[in-house]
Amino acid sequence: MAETMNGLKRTSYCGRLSKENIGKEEIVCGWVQKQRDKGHLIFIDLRDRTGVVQLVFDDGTDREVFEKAASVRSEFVLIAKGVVRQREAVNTEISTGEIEIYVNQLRILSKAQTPPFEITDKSKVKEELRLKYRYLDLRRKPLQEKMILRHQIAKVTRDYFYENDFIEIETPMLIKSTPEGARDYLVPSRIHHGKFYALPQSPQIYKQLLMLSGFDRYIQLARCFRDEDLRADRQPEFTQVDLEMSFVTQEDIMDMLEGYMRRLYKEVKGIDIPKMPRLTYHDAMERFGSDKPDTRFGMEIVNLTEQVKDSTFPVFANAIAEGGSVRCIVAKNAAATLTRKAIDKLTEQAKGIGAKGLAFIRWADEKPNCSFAKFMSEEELTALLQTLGCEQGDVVLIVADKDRVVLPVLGQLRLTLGKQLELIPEGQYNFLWITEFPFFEWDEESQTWLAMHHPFTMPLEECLPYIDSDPGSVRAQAYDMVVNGVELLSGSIRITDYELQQKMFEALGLTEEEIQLKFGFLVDAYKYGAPPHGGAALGLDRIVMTMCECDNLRDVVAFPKVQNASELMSQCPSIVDQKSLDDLAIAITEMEKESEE
RNA sequence: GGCCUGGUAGUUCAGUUGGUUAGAACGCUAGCCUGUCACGCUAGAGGUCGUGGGUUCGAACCCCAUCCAGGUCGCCA
Repeated sequence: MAETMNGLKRTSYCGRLSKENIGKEEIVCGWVQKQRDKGHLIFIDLRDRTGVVQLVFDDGTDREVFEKAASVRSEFVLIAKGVVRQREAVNTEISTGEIEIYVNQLRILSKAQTPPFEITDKSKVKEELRLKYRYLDLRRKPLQEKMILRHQIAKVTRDYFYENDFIEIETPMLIKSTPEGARDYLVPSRIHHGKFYALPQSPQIYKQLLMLSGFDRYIQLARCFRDEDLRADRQPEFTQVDLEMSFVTQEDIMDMLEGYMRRLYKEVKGIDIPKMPRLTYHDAMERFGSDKPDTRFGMEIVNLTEQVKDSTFPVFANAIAEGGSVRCIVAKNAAATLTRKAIDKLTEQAKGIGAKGLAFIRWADEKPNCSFAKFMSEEELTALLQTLGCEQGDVVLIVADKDRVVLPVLGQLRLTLGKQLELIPEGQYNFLWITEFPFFEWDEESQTWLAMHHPFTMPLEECLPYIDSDPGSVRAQAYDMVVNGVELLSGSIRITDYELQQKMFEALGLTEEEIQLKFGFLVDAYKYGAPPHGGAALGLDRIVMTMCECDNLRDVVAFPKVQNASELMSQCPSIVDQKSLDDLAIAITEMEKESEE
């Protein structure tokens, strides 16, 4: 039978005791990190979320208390009363290393089974097991630190936006399903059989309506849901710092957001972020092959099209003839790492992303080894290498195809090489803005133009005349903030003009009926007086992730889902009973086929 | 849905060419130990080799299927 804490009240967290408390009587509670029984001397490390403090028991200790201390095992929950005193042997590893508590009262509030894995800071355990016992994993310091960091970020976020006159408003979780974009999570209705709510992918429409209502500045830490396949940086439910502002231009919003990020890094990490440079989408793609470039290292993409325009190498000639380009990246002094075998692997990767192949020049020995040497004279090769500023030891990787293949492929290879060649400095945060995103994106599958951001995004004024004649050239008042190759936020100015909105819908091939069906209430709302407005959404999880320099979203979410979107601890999703299904008028028509063979 | 990686004691891993009773470290249990803090010493318990088939005299190891987990492509306006 466990003891109660009646009559004892905690006076301090374990980790907050220090030399200041010497001589005072204190009461602490927590979990047993470790018990060390020396026979006539027992030490117990007691842990709570603030840290660890050492409890001591010896021959001078009350017999009953001493025996209780001897019976204690890891992860027991204790409350202990005693006098804080200077240690005989100081431990410099922990914050309370100079003191200890000489215990005179001890209660075992809860015993504990031996946990399935050791609860220590550096225990190496398979993630699968950690997730099954997430509540135990969350006792470990690394995870607690991440959760606390997440809390601090949320607090600074609210502080900053509240101070700037933003109002926090909750938008609904049960909303109308729209077939655009990502798949919705559907929620069946008991009252309306056969009808469904959707969980929000973002509060986009509601926050725009709040601007029409005159709230002027809105903020919400909004839970969002997307029923798509998971990735290391993608969970089916996540948190967005969602905001919207009225009577502002793109510059005003970007200033506000940049100020936010600067405040966040200053307050949480003590880091000063310099003014964020800007790059247009076009330039980002040309230079880095990505709309979220990692600018912590160089190795920018070089356009060789002009240089090789007369080449007899069919790969180059064909690409150029079809309106494509020939581009490369140069890996300086990398020939030792990039063996033929390593280059073959890169070629496989390039093919996996859509390239037909990878041409290369590997200058390891005296003479460069060129994969297309027979189509090129020695003089031409020398000239090419000279243009690129190559020296012995360098490797040039070349892709020829349409731009929409060449650029992303080289962008990917650049990232792979950056990691492989260890070019990425640690502890550095390279922020930048990407602007002037294309409004339209050509979709090969449906052979139509789709909205790259969303259909309410305002085009740049100078692009308005080309909406019908040259949709591909239309750029939007949209902006992304990127840090170290991660997209942190995405935002835009919204269309507030009814006529223009109709025109954009038409350009996207939506019929009048479709517009009414999908966005009817929104379109109507804009007829009643809409202030110019825009906003952004920031992935809170990703902010936390980049701040603690971990590469996995699961580590910064308290109870994450695994790759198949289930949760290993609670085993959801799960089958529900027939009664629940009947209430909802839902019949399961297709079950997983039983394995009969 | 495709491709790749992994699954052996509670945990992290090793396991040779298919060949005796599948090992180590940590953890756990018991005993001893008055300054430990990765405590120490002694002894002990602990295995569906993910699961199901197959090949073989013999399978942790080879083959097939399948489950679970991870990464990635598709997907994510």
